[in-house]
Amino acid sequence: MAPRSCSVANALEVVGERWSLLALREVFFGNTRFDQIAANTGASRDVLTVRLKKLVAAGVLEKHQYSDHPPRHEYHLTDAGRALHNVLLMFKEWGDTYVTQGPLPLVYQHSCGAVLEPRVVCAHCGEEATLESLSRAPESAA
Amino acid sequence: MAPRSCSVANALEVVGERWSLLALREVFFGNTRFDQIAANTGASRDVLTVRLKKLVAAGVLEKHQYSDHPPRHEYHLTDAGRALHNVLLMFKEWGDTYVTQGPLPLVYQHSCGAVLEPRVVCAHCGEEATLESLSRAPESAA
DNA sequence: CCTCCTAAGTTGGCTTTCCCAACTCACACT
DNA sequence: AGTGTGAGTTGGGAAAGCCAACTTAGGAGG
Repeated sequence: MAPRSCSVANALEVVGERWSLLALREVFFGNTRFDQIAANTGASRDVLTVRLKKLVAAGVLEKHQYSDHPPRHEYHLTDAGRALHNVLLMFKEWGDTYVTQGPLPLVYQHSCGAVLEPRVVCAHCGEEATLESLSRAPESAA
Repeated sequence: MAPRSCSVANALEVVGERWSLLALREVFFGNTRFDQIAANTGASRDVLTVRLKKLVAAGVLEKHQYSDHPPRHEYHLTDAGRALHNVLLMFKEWGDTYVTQGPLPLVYQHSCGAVLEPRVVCAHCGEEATLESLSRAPESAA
């Protein structure tokens, strides 16, 4: 039997390898240079090279030259890359709740002033999108 | 330099390996048996064995015996496992938008009747938690 | 009783990835 | 001339992954 066709699997094909998401986390933090990403993630430089190439090829990052002499580069987020922030946010929330021991390494403040407690809601009604509140829509493919 | 301490990294330690999230996806779909998970994810059986053991050890899944004679098992979600649904949801959303070609393999309907368009919001004010609306809170550790 | 079947892994052998440290290259700085 | 920095490359060994076949423990059919 062929494995299930699924957007989660498709997404993981692109950003599901080890270090990819952590590299993106660094870019979100503004650490856009190779050495910064390597140091802050702990990825080995050769693997990081491959991951960054793949992320650029996938349209998640763009490689920017910010100096001609000497040639120096920065990695910037595309729209697709920026859209991954929600994924990171959910990982962070889950890690905060179920994995991280002791004080949280990072706490976000929302522009409303409160400490961020993220919730996933339905854009249409604003109610939370819980596991129980979801069903397969009729237009789903077989 | 030591890599950054981060709940995203911690979360990925637990569920970031290949096949882990896809195995969980299957359990969310109600495919709780080894062979179903293997067939629907495409993971090789030996790797899947290791992943499931790790997920059980991490408290994300529980192994249930549903028949004594012959011994048969099912994997069930714990609270921590159920909490990962948001992560899957965000991956699905991102994959739907930026990776999957053609018709979406799965569309969710929210209990309000609308097709689900998930949004991440601040639980306090209900406004969207965009990248720009977030800042590092003062209580964040160094 | 003998054979086939299912569930849930195990095992062996091979291939691919990963990790680490050291090295390169191009340029600037002093 | 020598040192430093950014951005990778390279080589070699260790670990993980993949596949197909095998096992174990017990039904079900004839």
